[in-house]
Amino acid sequence: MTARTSPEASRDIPEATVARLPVYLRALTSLVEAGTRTCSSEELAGAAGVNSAKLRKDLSYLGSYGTRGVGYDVDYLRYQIAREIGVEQDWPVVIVGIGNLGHALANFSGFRSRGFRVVALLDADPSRHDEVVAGIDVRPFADLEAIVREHGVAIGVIATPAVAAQDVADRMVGCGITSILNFAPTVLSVPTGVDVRKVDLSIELQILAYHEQRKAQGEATPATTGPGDPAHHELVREETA
Amino acid sequence: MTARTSPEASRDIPEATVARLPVYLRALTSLVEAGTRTCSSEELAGAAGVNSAKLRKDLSYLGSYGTRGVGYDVDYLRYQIAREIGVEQDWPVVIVGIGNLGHALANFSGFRSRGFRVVALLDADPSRHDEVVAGIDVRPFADLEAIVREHGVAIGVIATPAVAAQDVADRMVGCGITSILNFAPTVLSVPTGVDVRKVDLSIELQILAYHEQRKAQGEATPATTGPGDPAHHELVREETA
DNA sequence: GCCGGTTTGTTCTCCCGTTCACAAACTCCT
DNA sequence: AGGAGTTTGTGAACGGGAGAACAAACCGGC
Repeated sequence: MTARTSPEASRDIPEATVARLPVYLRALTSLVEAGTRTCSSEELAGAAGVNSAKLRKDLSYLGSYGTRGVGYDVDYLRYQIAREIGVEQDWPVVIVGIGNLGHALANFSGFRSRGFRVVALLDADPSRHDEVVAGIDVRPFADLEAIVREHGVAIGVIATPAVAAQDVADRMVGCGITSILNFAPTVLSVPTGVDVRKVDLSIELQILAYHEQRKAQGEATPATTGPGDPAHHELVREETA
Repeated sequence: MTARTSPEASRDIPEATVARLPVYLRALTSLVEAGTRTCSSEELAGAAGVNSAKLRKDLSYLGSYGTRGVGYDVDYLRYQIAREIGVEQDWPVVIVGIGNLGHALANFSGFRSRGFRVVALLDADPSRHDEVVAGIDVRPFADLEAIVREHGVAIGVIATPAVAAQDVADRMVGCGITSILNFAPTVLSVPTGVDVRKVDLSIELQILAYHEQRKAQGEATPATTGPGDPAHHELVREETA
């Protein structure tokens, strides 16, 4: 409607596009590391696993950073996307729940390299407060508010069992955290203005199971299941928003 | 998507609905454990964090399992959804890559209780082949094909570093695996007919960062809601226009 | 048997996202 | 300089999902 000729059209980015920007960013970072200077929308789309038209439309929401007849300057585009997402600055993050998953998250190297810094690991279990995980010592959950205030934390990660997740979320919101990444298999209820994204292993597996069952049912199709069959190299859709 | 002629009464269920069925299933399981016999669409929608109209429409794709004026029989509906998803049967699953994340996944208790059984843990690193994780001993990656054949595995989980993920996926597909859950931060290329779902921590965090940046930018707007504001469910969209 | 209250299943409309197709814009070669 | 060949950015068509609203169906009381 109104985003016709606005130069810094950073007001109207669709949610579906926002979800793909990190994918483009990763692909561009790979290209930068490989020494590539420029790339076409076709190449970048291939690396990101999307349609080139969709890629171009997504990028058009950020502005006109390409050159017709040439393509995109890889490093420049990478910077623009990173700035748009907000990962040029460092985001302090707290992780609550240092079980198996919490360990894995704390040790995940992709944090620091992608604009995030784990400033604290919290757990309600006092027996864990001796531990040092990934160079960070585990502190009592009660320290949450002090840590959030000290570091200006806006993003919290919940890696607790399901029963504790809502409590943790409430406390986080109470401390001023406004974005939560939830790994616990439960539905969180939060006030408006707080963003929650969930990562749920069981749900993903069950979605796969549904399609798998469907494949098994419609087994009338001729055998394409041979071991040596690297036929098509097309990408499989997986977006579910 | 391949429009397959429906072999039975179960027609094609929209993808968005399929993605929500596991959420309903979990909510119903909770209700069953709480001893609830029946529930209305409003109650179930609340527990699942969705709109009741959307819930009813979703369920209508499965059939008419409710009773007007009464609601749904909790246990009956739970069974029907489980059957539709395909988690009444047990799905054998292999996990490749037993690092921090692989450990967490292997120890995840939600597998067995939700229709999945980890039949093997594989890792390319020989130094890990002594380990026993979650009661399952880690075996060489080369054993993949034998294990897939023996157990009839259709679902594979990739928890390796990004550089190894495409290789692992290729081998999985070569062995006959047709559904892959990918935790590695990379885009997988697979033949048509193979489903890939990805779980990507960095992407989720970056999406949160984007919205967080937006909130910080638009700090000029007067506070519309106080801190104590128990309201919405789930993912909360922000002030678009 | 019938009436009022309740809740489901479904229809209709609107909006978002995807994809096609093409003009605009740029480079390179002659 | 000009034309041929590329590639971007975007208008427009299309399909699918979300939400409101309502008719159909069921229960209980009398």
